[in-house]
Amino acid sequence: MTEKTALGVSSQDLPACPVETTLKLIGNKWEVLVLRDLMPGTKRFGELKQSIGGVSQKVLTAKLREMEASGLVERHVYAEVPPRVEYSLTPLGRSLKPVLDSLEQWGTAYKKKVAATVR
Amino acid sequence: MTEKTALGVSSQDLPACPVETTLKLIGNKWEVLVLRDLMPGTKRFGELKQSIGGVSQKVLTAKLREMEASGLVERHVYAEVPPRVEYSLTPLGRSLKPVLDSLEQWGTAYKKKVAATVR
DNA sequence: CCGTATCCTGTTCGATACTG
DNA sequence: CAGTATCGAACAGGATACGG
Repeated sequence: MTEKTALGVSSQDLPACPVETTLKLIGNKWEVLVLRDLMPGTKRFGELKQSIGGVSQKVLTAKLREMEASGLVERHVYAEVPPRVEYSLTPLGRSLKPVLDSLEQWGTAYKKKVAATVR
Repeated sequence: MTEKTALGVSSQDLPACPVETTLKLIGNKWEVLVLRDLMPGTKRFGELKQSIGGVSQKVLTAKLREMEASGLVERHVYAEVPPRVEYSLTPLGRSLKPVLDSLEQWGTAYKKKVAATVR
């Protein structure tokens, strides 16, 4: 128990292939977008829902819970009225920045290429 | 219709966010694994099916067709008996190597971390 | 060997309504 | 505001059988 990463995760549960291991944690569209939108910093639930766009409350809640269990996301509840709940990335979550960056870089280059092909 | 990358892809069809654009093309587990296994070079359909593991023929065929339509994969049919069909990455497909690498790197580091936590 | 067609299952997800 | 509960639609994906 060195630090607070993922709770009951054992090596046996993880695929042999590192790529598949990563996909197991962020292989879902919504998870990647949560990561993207929390990378700059803390956000409230409502902000997150809006910035992601097109996600239902139910699904967003479920994904945030999963990512919390994986040790990627931290949830902070403030005992106020009306209630305020803030989400942020853990160090482990922030360590995925290179992955996000590569996705963004490729997407940018691809969009440029498509735009150039059309005209 | 300038060249042979992606056929009817227009800028309007793509999400504003580059990350989402990338996800639109390889946001699926199987697509990423096809990419991983074709990155070293050409493979036959059967080889691919086996090396990916756990994918059904139907789904693999469908994903390969989609990726061909996106301009990521090339399909080469040899008129032999029994038939031989080989798949390989296009330059555009190979350009995704940095993305694959970042996924692999993170997965490797994560597995190491988990292993260290257990003992 | 590679691919298609059909059927059928489980899962994912959105919509809506309701609670602290 | 930030959930939870429930329902039903849509889709992904496996199994099987058949065709070129």
